[in-house]
Amino acid sequence: MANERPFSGLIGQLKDAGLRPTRQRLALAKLLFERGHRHLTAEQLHGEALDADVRVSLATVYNTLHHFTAAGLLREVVVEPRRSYFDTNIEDHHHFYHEAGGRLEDIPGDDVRLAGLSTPPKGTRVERVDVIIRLVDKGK
Amino acid sequence: MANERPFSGLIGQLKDAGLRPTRQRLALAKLLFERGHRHLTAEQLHGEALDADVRVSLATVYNTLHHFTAAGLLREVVVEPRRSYFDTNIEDHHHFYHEAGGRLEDIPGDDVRLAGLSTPPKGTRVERVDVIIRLVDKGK
DNA sequence: AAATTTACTAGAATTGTTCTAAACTATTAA
DNA sequence: TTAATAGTTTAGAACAATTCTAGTAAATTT
Repeated sequence: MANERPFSGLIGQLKDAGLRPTRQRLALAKLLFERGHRHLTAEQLHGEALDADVRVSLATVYNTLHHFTAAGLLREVVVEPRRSYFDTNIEDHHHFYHEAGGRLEDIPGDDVRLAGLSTPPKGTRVERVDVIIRLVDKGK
Repeated sequence: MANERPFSGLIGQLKDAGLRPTRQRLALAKLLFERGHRHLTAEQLHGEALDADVRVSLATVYNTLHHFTAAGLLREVVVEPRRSYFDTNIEDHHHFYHEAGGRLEDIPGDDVRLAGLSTPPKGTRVERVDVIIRLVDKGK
């Protein structure tokens, strides 16, 4: 299939990021990056790995998600105090959060624009701006 | 002191919110609402209560924070996966988050403005919009 | 292939938060 | 005012998500 990234492509991506391309990392990368943009928790990814007969421990899933995030391959999104979501879309964009169901959804790049970004406090610089639009089901 | 809210004022606020004005709630309300706008975690508030010789359990602090939030007296802000902050400023505003130090800071009301708020997905309505500007210390 | 470095694993530990059931306090009814 | 009731507080147990540990295994370098 032409739209399937060659295996070596993932290996290259990992190496570029300074990460050893181990069996587990490759398998997780496949799940993460070859299915379009996704928002996953560690538990969800672990579940998918097991379903796909990839034997990997939960600890490794956490390690891998953090390594990928540090390497800029993922972005961590915080919407709930308990759980962390990892977003495979690392372009500049914001999120809808469906409170009923705890689901995250990307908002296409330019649909939200910020105006009047006040200058950051002295001695600091803006590292990132997160916009989360919290949604509830419409009554009646 | 003229700028000190009379004790009965707090009682009234709690009653209006449908909350019994118990000793613990009054003490916590005093800590929360009579010191300007604050961003506190449950643990921090519990610590302040103990420091002020208010005997109150951590469970009650959590209960109270949630009741106050449900009653619209507080607003919960999520910036980190583990911890929850409660903001005594319930007006429309957004936040700076100092990643070094885990400190939240209000951005005055109009300093951030959103443009092109894309229409919410079918069947949902916007419950709230959170903007968090993440700051890091400026290098050199 | 041996040595070295880095990664993986199961399970224990930790952390922030929620739950539980019993004791207590505020409110309401009598 | 007292008794009944409804709601609140508490200590400690339970929980869920995450991180740590230290032993084993795999990848890389020599």
